[in-house]
Amino acid sequence: MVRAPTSSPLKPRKAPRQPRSEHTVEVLLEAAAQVLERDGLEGFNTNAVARRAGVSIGSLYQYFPGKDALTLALMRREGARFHAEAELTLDQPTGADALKAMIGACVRQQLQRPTLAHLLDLEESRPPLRGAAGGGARLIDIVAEILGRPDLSHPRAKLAAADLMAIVRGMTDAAGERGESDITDLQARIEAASFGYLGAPTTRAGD
Amino acid sequence: MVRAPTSSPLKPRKAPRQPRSEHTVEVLLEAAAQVLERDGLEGFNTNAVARRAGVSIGSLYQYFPGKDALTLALMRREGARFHAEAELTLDQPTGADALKAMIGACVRQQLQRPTLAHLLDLEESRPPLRGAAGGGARLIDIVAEILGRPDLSHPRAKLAAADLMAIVRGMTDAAGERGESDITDLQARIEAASFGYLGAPTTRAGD
Amino acid sequence: MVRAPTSSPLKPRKAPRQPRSEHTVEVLLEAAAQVLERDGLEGFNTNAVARRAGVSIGSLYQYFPGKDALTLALMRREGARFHAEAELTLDQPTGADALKAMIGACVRQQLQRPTLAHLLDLEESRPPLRGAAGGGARLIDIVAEILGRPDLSHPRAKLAAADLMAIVRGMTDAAGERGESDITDLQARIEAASFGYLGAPTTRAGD
Amino acid sequence: MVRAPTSSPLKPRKAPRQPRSEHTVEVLLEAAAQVLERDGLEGFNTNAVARRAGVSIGSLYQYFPGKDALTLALMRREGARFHAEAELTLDQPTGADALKAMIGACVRQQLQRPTLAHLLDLEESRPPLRGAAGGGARLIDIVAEILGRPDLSHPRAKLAAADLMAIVRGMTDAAGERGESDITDLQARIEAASFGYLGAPTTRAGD
DNA sequence: TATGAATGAGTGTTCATTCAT
DNA sequence: TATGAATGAACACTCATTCAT
Repeated sequence: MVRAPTSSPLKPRKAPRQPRSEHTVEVLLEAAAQVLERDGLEGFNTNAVARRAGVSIGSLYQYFPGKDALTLALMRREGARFHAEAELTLDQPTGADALKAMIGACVRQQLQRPTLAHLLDLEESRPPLRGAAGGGARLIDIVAEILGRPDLSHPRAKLAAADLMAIVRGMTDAAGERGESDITDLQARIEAASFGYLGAPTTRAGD
Repeated sequence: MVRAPTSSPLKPRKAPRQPRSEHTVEVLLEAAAQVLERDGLEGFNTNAVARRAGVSIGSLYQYFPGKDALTLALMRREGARFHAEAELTLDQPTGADALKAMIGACVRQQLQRPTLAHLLDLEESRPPLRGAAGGGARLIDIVAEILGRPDLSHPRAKLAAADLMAIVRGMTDAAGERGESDITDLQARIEAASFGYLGAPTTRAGD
Repeated sequence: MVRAPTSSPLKPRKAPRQPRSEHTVEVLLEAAAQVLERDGLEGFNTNAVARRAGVSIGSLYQYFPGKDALTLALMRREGARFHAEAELTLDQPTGADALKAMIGACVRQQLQRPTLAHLLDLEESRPPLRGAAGGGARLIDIVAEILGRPDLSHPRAKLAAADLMAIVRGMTDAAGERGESDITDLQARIEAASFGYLGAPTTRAGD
Repeated sequence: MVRAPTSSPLKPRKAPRQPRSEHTVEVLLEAAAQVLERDGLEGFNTNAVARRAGVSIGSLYQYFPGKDALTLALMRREGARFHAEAELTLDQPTGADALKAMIGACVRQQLQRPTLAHLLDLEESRPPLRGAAGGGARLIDIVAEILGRPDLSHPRAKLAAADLMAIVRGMTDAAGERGESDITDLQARIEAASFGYLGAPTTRAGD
C-alpha cells in the first residue's frame, strides 16, 4: 500500500471545468453509490467503483486524490438537495412547523436510498472523515435555531437539537434496515417522539 | 494457505479447560476491546489484537476460528451482564417502571465504554454477524413484552419496541460520541422522548 | 483479509490485452515452471513465483485469481502443443500407427521437462484441479478411438485406453525420475508393453 | 514454523518397548492412515493425526521426531506384509510364476487400501522421503532377480524390472482411482502388458 | 510420561495508489 | 488527458514443533 498524500487528501483534486470532466465525476459518484448499495462497505473499493463507472482507475485518481475524497464527495452529493431543503425549513412560520418540515426532510432523505444513506452515515463516523462533510454539524445548528423560536424556546437548544437529530437518525436507520417504506407513518412516529421529548406531545404515536 | 473453514466460523474453536487457557481467552477479549477503542475498526485486526494481548497470533486462532468469532465473543462478553439486567426489568411492577429500568440498563451499558459499544453495534450489522449475537432481537422482544403491560398496552407493541430501542441507541450513541458522562441527565432525556412517543409525557425534557 | 472468491477461482482473471501484459503472463508461467522444477511442490508458492518472475505479487493476482488458476494455466500451457500433436495421431492410416504416434507424443511431452511434467501430473489429481485441465479424459478418448480402429478393434476400448495411458504415464514418469533421456529406447519399450497388452507383440522389449 | 531437527529426523525417536507405547504407536499410525484416506494430503497434519488417535500432540512427538518420520513409519507399516509376500515370490519354480506372483502381490497391496497406497506413493517421491522407505529399490531388485531366471533371462534385467514395476504401479494406481475392485481382471491385464513387454504374451488382454 | 497451550514463520490474497505509455 | 499494468504493505489464517505443567 502506498499512502503519501502530498496535499489535502479530501478535497477534489481538480475542479472539473470541462463538461466532459463534470460528466466523469458524476458517473464516478453514481458508480460509488451503486457499489455501496450492492456490495456494502466490504465491496466498496476504488477499483470496483472505476470498473462500474466504465472508467479507468487512473481517471478516478485524477478527479479524487484518494478513496476518502470520493466517499466525501458522495456524501456531499447525497446531502446537497437535502441541505437545501433543510435550509428552507427556516422559512416556516412557527418552530413546530419548521421542526416537522425538518423531520420530513430527514425521513425522505434517509428513505430515498436507505442503504446508501446508512452506509454513508457509518463512513462519516470514521476518523478521516469525522465531520468532514460538515452536514451533521450544520444540521444541528439549523435545528437549534428552530428550537430557539418563540413557540418552542428550548433552554438547552444545542443539546436538544443533537438529541432530536439522534432520534431521527436512529429511527430512520432502523426503519430503513427493516425495509419500511411508509414514509408518513414513520414520520408521524418520529414527530411523536420529538414533540414528546420537547414536552409537547401531539398525538399518541403508532395508533 | 487459506481454505474453507470446516466448522462454523463463529463458534469458539475450543473451550478453554485449563486455567491458563481461560486467562488467555480473557486477555484476548480485553485486548480486542482495547484495540477497538484505540484504533477503531480500521486498526482492528487479528495481529494487532494478539500483539496487544501479548500472545502469539497462533494462540488467538486456537480459541477463535476467525476474526468474526473473536468479534462475536466480545459482543457476547459486553452484552452478558447487560442482558441479565435487561431480563430483570420484567420484574418491575408496572410497564412504566420496567421501561425506565430498561432505558437505564441500556444507557449504563452504552456509556460504560461508549466507543467500544458503538463500534460493536456497527460490527453487529455487518452481514456475517447479522444478528449472530442475538442481542438486539431478544432485547426488542423484552421491550415489546413491556409495552404489552396493562398500563402501557401499546397496540403495535413490536413496532413501538423497535422504535424505542432505536431512540435509545441513537441518543446514547450520539451522547457517547460527544463524550457525555452524566448518565442521569441523558436517561431523563431519553425517557422524555420514549414516554412522549408512547403518548404519556412525564416532564419537559432538558429543563 | 481473505474472502470467498466471487468468480470462478480457476479461470484466468483478465485476458492480457496489452503486449506488456502478455509478457507478464508469459514470464509468470515460466517462473512457475522453474520454481516447480527447482523447489518442487514444497517450494511452489505464489510469492516465490512472483519473485522469480521479477514481478510483484500483486501482478500475479491481476492475471490469476488464485494459486490453482496459475497451476492450471501452466498445465494448459504445457499440454497445448502436446494436445495438438495428440489430435494429429488420428490422421495416421492404421490404428497401430496411430498408437505408436500417440506413445511418441506422450514420451516426448513427458521427457521434455520431466520433473515439471511429473509434478503437474500430481497437481492434476488434487481435488480442486481434478480434471479441470481436461487433458487426461480427452486423451483417453482419443486412444479409445484409436483402439476401435479395424486393425486393433479392441472389445473394451475405453478400459484398454485407460490402461495404456496408465502404462505410458507410469513408464515415462519412472524414466524421467531416473534421468533417462534416450527417447527412442524408452518409446520402444513402451510400445512393447502396449502392443503386448493388446495381444500383438512387436518385438521383444529391451533387446 | 520451527524446523530444527537435532538428530536424524526420520528414525523413530524411541523404540517403543513397553506394550503401552507399542499400542500408542500403532494407534497413531492407523490414525495417520485414516486421516490420509479421509482428508487427503491436504488434511494430513500432525494435529489432525493426534486428535484422531485420541492422543495428545505432545505424545505424537514423543514417538516420532517429526511429521516425515510418521509418514515414513506408515509407509513401512503398509509395506511390511507386502515385502514379506514379495520375498516369497522368489520361491516360485519358474520366473514366469514368480513374476505372476509378484504382480499379484502388488495388485493386492495397492487395492487393499487404494487411496492410502496412492497417497503414500506420492509422499514417497517428496525429497525428504526420497527412497527412505527403501521399498521401491528393494522391490526392483527382487524383480530383477526374477527376470534373470532361465525361463526369462532378460538381458537388461535391472531396467526391465524398473519398467515392469512402473507398469504395475501405473495401472494399479489408475485402477484404484477409478474405483476398480475386480482384482483378477486387473491382474490379468497387467500380466498381459508385462509379458508382452517381455516378448512373451500370454493371452490378449481385456477379452 | 502425557498433556495441550503456546509459538511464529510462512502462505494466499486484497486493494489503495502510482506512473509509464 | 486517459489508460491500466504494476506495486507492495497489510491482513487472515495454518501448522509443525516446543515446553511448562
